[in-house]
Amino acid sequence: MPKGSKIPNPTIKRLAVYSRPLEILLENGPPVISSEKLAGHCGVNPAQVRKDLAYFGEFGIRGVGYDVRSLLQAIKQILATDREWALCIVGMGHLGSSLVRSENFKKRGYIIKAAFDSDARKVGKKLNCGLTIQSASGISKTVRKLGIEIGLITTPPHEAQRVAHLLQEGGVGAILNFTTIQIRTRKTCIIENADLSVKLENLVYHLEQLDKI
Amino acid sequence: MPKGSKIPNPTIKRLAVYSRPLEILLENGPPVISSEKLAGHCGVNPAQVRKDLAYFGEFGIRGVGYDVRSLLQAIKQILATDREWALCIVGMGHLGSSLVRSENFKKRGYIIKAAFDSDARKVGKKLNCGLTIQSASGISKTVRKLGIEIGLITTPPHEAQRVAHLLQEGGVGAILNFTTIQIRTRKTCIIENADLSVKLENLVYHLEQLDKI
DNA sequence: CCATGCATGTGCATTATTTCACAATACGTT
DNA sequence: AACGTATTGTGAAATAATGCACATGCATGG
Repeated sequence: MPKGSKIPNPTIKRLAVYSRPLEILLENGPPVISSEKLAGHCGVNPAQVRKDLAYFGEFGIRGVGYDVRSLLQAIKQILATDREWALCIVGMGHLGSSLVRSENFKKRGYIIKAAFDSDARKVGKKLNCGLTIQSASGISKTVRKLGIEIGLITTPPHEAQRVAHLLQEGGVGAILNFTTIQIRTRKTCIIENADLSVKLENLVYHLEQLDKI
Repeated sequence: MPKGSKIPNPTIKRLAVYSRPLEILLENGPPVISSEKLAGHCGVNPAQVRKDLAYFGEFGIRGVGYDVRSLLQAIKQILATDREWALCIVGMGHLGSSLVRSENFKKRGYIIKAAFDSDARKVGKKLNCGLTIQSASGISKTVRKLGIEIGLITTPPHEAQRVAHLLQEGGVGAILNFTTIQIRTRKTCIIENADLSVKLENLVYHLEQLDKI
């Protein structure tokens, strides 16, 4: 009901998580699911599921549950994953190259329209997906021409800030940063970090704690 | 000071983030840094930096700041990144293969000791790093034999739960899950999710919100 | 057509996290 | 040695997020 109120960020992330089992249920499972079952699939509290959804409207039927198909559709519309998005990747190292080839991205409507690298030896190389690696110096112009909305940065850390600047010059509205440094952006550009080492370090800390007991 | 009290999880993640600029400063920069400067590098509030560190002791000098070298050392000790950790990766698709080759992991002491895949055509293939891809059916035994502590899962989603089970059978204490499904683990096994699509969906939602205004 | 059962939607209490604001204290300077 | 400046460490306030518990309301069966 509180349609105008501010939505917590954790809620948005969970919506994406909820959509995963829904996609699977749409194929195999029953057409209706309760908040309790859905919560079970996602490892959260059932009340949390209901509250998260309630931010955006009433999607369930009391005494019954949620219709899988329409709930999934609603979530996709909320998250704006019901349309395609134009991406580019900067930094064609191991990680960048693997992301370019990701079928997963394509399947979800994330279309990688360009791949960049600052290494002259890589520029011009043709990738299996049909793209040709372009020079990082042309980022701004190409991003603008192709209407790229999101940039992924998989360069070495010391190049990340400069690359982010070029992406913003080209007009991207969001950056997914895989490097270990924190990038500063303008207010017009959203940033999300995906530093895998941070996740590992979190695990390692907790492992060590357990060992100490 | 509250050395016994429970540490917030966000604090642990931020400690890892703090360590990044400290590593760089250790090479180039001044030997001392204030909470305000460090916070600036990491995009957080200075009081947050001080409070995070205060959970573990007193590392600064009033009126001066923190000694870069000793603070970094302290954080590494807290996070237990001052020693090596044995990893394995299950799922030698594009992403898994790129992670195996990651110099970044090795540099930070995460040693990949084994690589698995369930595809018979990939089993036996030799990787540049020296490892040979092993059959997923041998996960438990190999994990136990090599003393592997953390497992990375980069399989297709439908294999993830089964693989997680095998890893736990082998005695891993933590799993980093790159797939889109939520894995259930025993209490003796910590799990961390790294579903990249969730991050993209978060960005995409916020982009859409901005456009609507 | 009413009663019963079940699962949603939601106000409120609880818990967690962040930020403020200031006393405590180290250092350089006179 | 005393003063002023800078920056920490931390209690307390503010903000954010989660979880409980129950009234609400739909559907099914008698």
